[in-house]
Amino acid sequence: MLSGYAKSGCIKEARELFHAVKDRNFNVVSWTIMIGMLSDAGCLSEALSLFQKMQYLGIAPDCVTILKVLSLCTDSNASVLALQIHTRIIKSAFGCNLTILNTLIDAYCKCGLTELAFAVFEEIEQRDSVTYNALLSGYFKEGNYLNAFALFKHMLKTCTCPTDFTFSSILNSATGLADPGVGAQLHCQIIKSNFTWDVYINNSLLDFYSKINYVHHTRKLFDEMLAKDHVSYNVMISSYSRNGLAKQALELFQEMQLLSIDHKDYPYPSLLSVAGSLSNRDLGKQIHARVVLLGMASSNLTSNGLINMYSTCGYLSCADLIFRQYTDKSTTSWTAFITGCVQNGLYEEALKLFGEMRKTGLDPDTSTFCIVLKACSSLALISLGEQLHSCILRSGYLSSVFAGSSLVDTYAKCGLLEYAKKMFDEMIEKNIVSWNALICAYAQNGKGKKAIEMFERMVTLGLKPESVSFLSVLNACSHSGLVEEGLNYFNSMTSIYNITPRKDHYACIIYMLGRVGRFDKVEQLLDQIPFEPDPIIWSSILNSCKIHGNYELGKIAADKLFCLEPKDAGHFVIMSNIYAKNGKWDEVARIKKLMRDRGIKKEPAYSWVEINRQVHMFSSNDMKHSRIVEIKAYLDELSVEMEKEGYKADVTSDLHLVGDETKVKSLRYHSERLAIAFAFLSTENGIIRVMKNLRTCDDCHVAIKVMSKVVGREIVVRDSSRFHHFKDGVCSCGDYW
DNA sequence: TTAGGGTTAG
Repeated sequence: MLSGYAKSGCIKEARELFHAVKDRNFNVVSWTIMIGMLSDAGCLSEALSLFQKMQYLGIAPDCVTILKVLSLCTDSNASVLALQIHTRIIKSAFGCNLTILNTLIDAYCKCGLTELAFAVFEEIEQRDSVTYNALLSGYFKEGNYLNAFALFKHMLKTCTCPTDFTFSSILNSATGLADPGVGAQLHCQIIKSNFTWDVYINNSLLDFYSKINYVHHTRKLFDEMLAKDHVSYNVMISSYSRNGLAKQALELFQEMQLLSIDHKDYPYPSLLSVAGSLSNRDLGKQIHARVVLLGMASSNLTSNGLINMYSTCGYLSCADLIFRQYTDKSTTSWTAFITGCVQNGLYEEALKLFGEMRKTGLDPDTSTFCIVLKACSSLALISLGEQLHSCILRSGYLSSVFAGSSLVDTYAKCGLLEYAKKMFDEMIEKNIVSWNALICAYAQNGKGKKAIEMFERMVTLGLKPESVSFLSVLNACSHSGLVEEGLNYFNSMTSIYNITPRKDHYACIIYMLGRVGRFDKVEQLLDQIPFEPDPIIWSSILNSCKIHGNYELGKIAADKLFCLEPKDAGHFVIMSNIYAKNGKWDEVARIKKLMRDRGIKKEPAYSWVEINRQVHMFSSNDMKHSRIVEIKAYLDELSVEMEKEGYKADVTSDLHLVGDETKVKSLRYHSERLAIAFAFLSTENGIIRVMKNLRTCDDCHVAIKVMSKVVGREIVVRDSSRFHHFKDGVCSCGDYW
């Protein structure tokens, strides 16, 4: 009767029958059937306790029972049971049963005990492919890809024939290694072994090409596959999503639906990522509605995808709602929402959330550390960066190429170039992103030649520069006036590396040319750009026109910007500066009126400095700081010394219609000078590091140079575009910025 | 008795 219930899946009736009859009246077959039924129904703990009861009653399990129970050992909680069964196997005749020993290896691997699995492996004299396959899969799951390959070689050496399972497993380890050469060799072996028909193997191969971002190879294989299943489609969609090919991902999803391929919930996180990358909230909402209808909205991955999609589309309140309602938050959920805050510029909020997450007892992973470091570097919080560095070290993530690259970037953005270089040198594994971070660090700190040197070294080492690498090296050339080098790199993007320059590359090269006054070349490039110039490009032109007083071209750029970004005060201010430099005061007044009429207000400038792990924020002509009277008095005193060194306030840079004396005071109390003065008063020695939200003005640049000489301290200022290192009256930018 | 796919981070 019990086997009848088992065949028809009537677990309730089987359970009632089993409890109604006295335990001892059942034989080992009945116990095994009941254990099997419970495990098939997902009642693992009930199945395991039944097995323990069976042992307590002295009923000896047979081969089928052992195999059934071993298959239940799938996590670390069941490892004790696996050990108990192992002991029983050793004492019994099962010690010679290869099927049982193979299953034991598999059970140990699933419990994360690969060392014990290997011990069993070594005890077996006559191993078969399954023995190897089970251990190969274990090594992959624990991320021990090198051990997997050593075992694979051993398998071939001992003439154990690789099967479809073998190739599928070893391909997963190849994906883990992300080594194109290794994958290509395996691909050849698969063709030679006539396994090209196998959908499992092809899906693993597809995943390999997808994860190493060989999109064309992935698509080619996908098209050549004789049989495809839902996994093939999911891998292809995620590949498109990861590589920013939104259109292709959506088309494939439509094809999947037309062909009625069962897609379960797998493609939705990728599709949400696509909607996020397109900033297409309507598409995101459609996907959201779909997952709600399918009852999948509460799944961990889908919820995280939704949080990410809404925050990337700028709807942080929707992301917040989903995040707060979500009860089973994981590290990834927190990371997704923290990422949302950082993407929307809410750095303090992101750091607060990180603190909340720690309080829940969840451990951050490399992704969490990377995004929190980004928040930290955006605020240039040096001491927090150092604390995070030690947290990463303690968590064992310091060897991660992601965490290491983030730390290089953070130290560089906090102005600690030496620390950034040291971090880079100590990284065990370096990839293109690590090199990009280092090149960018030198570029931002005005070390153009060093940035170029690093770029060349990277190329010599065989790394192929990517779009971001060129952006960094072009920035370096631009900040250091290395025009010919910059042009060469720009041209090499298409001629050597087959990389199409993006708008930001054009903006960079245009600024570089404009900065040295090569407006003929700027206008020539403007005609060549294969797209409509965007505000970044026009504002690059406007900035260089300001430096050279080119008001004809400046006016064209400004008119474009007034239409494209009518609310951005920065453009109006720069244009009025250009008019002021050319003595066109009527135009200055016209712009001021335009700003008034349109209700445009200049973004308030503020600077901050960290003293004793506390951040002190200053606005221009600050009135709020508790020591502001003392700070201003100090600057008044200092100005006497500064004037002796030749400093004279440039009153023409202040466009307010007030007297010169008021202008001098207004310049003297600019936010960065208040922050520097506060640092002088609060510390006796050491480098002063000040951050500013906007670009520092010409007069402050002159003043801070003189300050560094008069006070005899080194001052580092990070403004919105780069670093200035002031020492002994000189700035590292060589007044070229 | 052994195998696969999705989100977030630089």
